[in-house]
Amino acid sequence: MQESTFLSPAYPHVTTSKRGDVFARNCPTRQLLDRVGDKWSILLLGMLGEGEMRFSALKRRVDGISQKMLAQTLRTLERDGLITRHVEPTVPVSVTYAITPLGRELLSALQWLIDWAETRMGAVAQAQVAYDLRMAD
Amino acid sequence: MQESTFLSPAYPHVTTSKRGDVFARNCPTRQLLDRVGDKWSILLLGMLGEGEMRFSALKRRVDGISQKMLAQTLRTLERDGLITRHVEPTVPVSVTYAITPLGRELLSALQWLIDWAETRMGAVAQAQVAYDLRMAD
DNA sequence: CCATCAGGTTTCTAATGGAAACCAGGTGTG
DNA sequence: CACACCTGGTTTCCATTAGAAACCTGATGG
Repeated sequence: MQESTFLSPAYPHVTTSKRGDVFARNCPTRQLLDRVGDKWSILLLGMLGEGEMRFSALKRRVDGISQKMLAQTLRTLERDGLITRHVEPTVPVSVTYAITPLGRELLSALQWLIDWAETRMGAVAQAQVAYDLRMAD
Repeated sequence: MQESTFLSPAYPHVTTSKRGDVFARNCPTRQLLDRVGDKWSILLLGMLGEGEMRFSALKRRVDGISQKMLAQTLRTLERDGLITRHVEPTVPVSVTYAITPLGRELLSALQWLIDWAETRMGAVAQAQVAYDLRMAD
């Protein structure tokens, strides 16, 4: 578990776009986080990890997502090769989304995060209570 | 790697706040993502994983973060028990942040994500190029 | 002729993020 | 004495983004 590579300067072909600080801004971790570092991407990937699903099913099951963000996030995930989009020309049209092998790899990395959440979010909640008490002195 | 628990209804003590859909909105994964599902939290945790660091050092090394987001994100991480904040009454005052054992646990779960990013972001970039070509037909 | 379906897109508004200015309060400098 | 400078923030203002709700498309059934 090599911590030193956390912000490593790989992928030099990516243009720097801002004053010559190539190092941190373009490391792969930053690229990943800029792309799927939002909750909807992660939740959708998790949902599709359980099996392929249609647009409306995702909308129902991912509680609180707006239709706009659902469409937008799915498009990004598809562009990144993490999911596929299949249009069946029924009437009305039915569109099915499924996770790709690449997406499943990412999901299995995410699984450690999910497992941590399930076992340790209780401790986080406790820490919050303690903090709020300390601050309310 | 139990995928079925991805959105499990644990922590029923959390109030539902919206129309009775307790299931998805309050599962621990959602709670985690609502809290540290942004790139700055993850990047700061990664930085502090390399050793304790002062405010200004973090500002320099986490490229692109604004002073506001740095202060804000650090406060949230501290509240959640993932980092500590130590004020040394020198002059000018010096404030040091360090990761906690709980934070380090989370970071080691995140390490899988980081490793995935470093080995597979190339594939993601390729997928993007392919997608953009398909769409520009 | 109208409503209905899925799967979106558009529009408008509320919340969020970033840039830059400001602040506190103790120190050194002319 | 007046002033500038240090760290570690907070405040202000503006641009971007997310969310809610309305609209769109095109075939189909009543």
